[in-house]
Amino acid sequence: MLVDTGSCGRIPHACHHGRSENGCADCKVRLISVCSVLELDELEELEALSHHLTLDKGQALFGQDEPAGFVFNVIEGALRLTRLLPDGRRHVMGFALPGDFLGLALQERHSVSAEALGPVKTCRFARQDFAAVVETKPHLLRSLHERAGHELNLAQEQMLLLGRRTAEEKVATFLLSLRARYARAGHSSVTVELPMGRQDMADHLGLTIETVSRMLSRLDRAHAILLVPGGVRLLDLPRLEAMAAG
Amino acid sequence: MLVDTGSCGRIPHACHHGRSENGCADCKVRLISVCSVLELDELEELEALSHHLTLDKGQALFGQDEPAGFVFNVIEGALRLTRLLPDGRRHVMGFALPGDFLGLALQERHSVSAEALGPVKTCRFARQDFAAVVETKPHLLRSLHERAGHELNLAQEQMLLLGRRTAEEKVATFLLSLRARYARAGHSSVTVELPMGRQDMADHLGLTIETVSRMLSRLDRAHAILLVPGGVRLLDLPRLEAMAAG
DNA sequence: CGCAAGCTTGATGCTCGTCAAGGGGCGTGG
DNA sequence: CCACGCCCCTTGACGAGCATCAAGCTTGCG
Repeated sequence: MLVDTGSCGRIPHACHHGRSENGCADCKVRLISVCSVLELDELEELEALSHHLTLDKGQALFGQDEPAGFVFNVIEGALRLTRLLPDGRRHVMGFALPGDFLGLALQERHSVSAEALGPVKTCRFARQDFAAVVETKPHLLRSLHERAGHELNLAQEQMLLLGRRTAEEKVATFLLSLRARYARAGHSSVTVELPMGRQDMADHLGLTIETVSRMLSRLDRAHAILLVPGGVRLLDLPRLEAMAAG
Repeated sequence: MLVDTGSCGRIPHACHHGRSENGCADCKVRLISVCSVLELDELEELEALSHHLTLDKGQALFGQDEPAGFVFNVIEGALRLTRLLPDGRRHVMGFALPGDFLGLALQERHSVSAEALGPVKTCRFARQDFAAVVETKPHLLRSLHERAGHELNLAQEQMLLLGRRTAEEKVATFLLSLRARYARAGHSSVTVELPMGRQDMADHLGLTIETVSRMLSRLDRAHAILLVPGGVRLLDLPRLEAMAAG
């Protein structure tokens, strides 16, 4: 299931345990990840513990309730974070994008499962190792805690969304929030890539695939968006924002 | 809005800044609050920064988006944590009970507003003071972080609930989870007090007040629960659990 | 005793879920 | 290169579940 593409020895003296040839210093997501609070020497310390790990579309990074042996920084690609109900109903808690940290809470078990929506690159740490480093670096813990606070905010917004909004509002809000996330990562555009399928959106928004499809079609017919292969172009941001505001 | 009942000087040499006469050492919620990880000397340090604060039913402890001047331990009573949509729709994110900490993320602004559902006693700290103490006590930060992880889990369960469950499942799950929270605080009983009104439950579960009322009536008629003034008696736990499992 | 607030119950309708069928793109194999 | 099949998406018809609208009821309190 897990594919460790670590290639120790491929570039002899720059490589430790399979991590990137150039190291954390020029990691694509360094400035938007938890690592952004670290000094260069701290970065090296962490680098020594890191492995790169890549996944293909559909592969699982970890499963719900599984012991959390590792924690991850997402470098490239997108993952789906899901929870299952005993009867098989599925809910998509969210999507992880580059710069996101999986295992933020450093808990013993993963509360969700994580599956790659396409090719994914991650930076992996043994949880115990990472936790040990955190113990010695309160500012790193502080950074994790701030991110956890941010996650809690997002979770609350999502609850509001799920509990109190109509199908159309849900879809409009989702598109805008995806756009905002890409923007924060430096990818600012009215064309929003949708790495997930309709079923994933539906399971994220508490709708059915048919309803998501219908709402997207409706927004398209109303020229608020334009459906394009693999994504969506947001044509009428004010209107979408008005819908999302509720 | 805020009522500081601090009574400095009432019991001259045991009282600092209006906190409880007997101090943290015999605080009712010490063992279930974040304070449980503190040593006695640390407790005293924190105690010097604390004020007691009581609220009457309906009073607000703080408002959504308000600068978070203070953080709080709930000692007695229950509060409703709400978020508003621009159009006035309301969602109840949750309920705070004794032992809960409000302002866990130590963020600059409160993400929810908190209102007393009945008489409430809290232990209040200036956020800056509290944050300064946290800086010097990594294990306290660690404890806050663990609680944040727990909150995140609860938030995820709530999302699952809101997105994927029927009205009946929502109500059954809510009753059981309240019971579990009281049990953790030492109040184990099949009779569950409901300090919140029907409207609050509805806004928490993404339903209307009428639907909540109907579902409670239905469960009552089915002898799964017994509606009593101010609460509910859970008569048929297995059946409720079967419903909640979904 | 009477009023107000919160709760319950009933009748009706809308939104969204369910069921069903049909397209379109892409990879595989002839 | 085209044909076939598969998967994902879209569209339509219908129905269920819950919201909405509208009364009554209970409880507590002046």
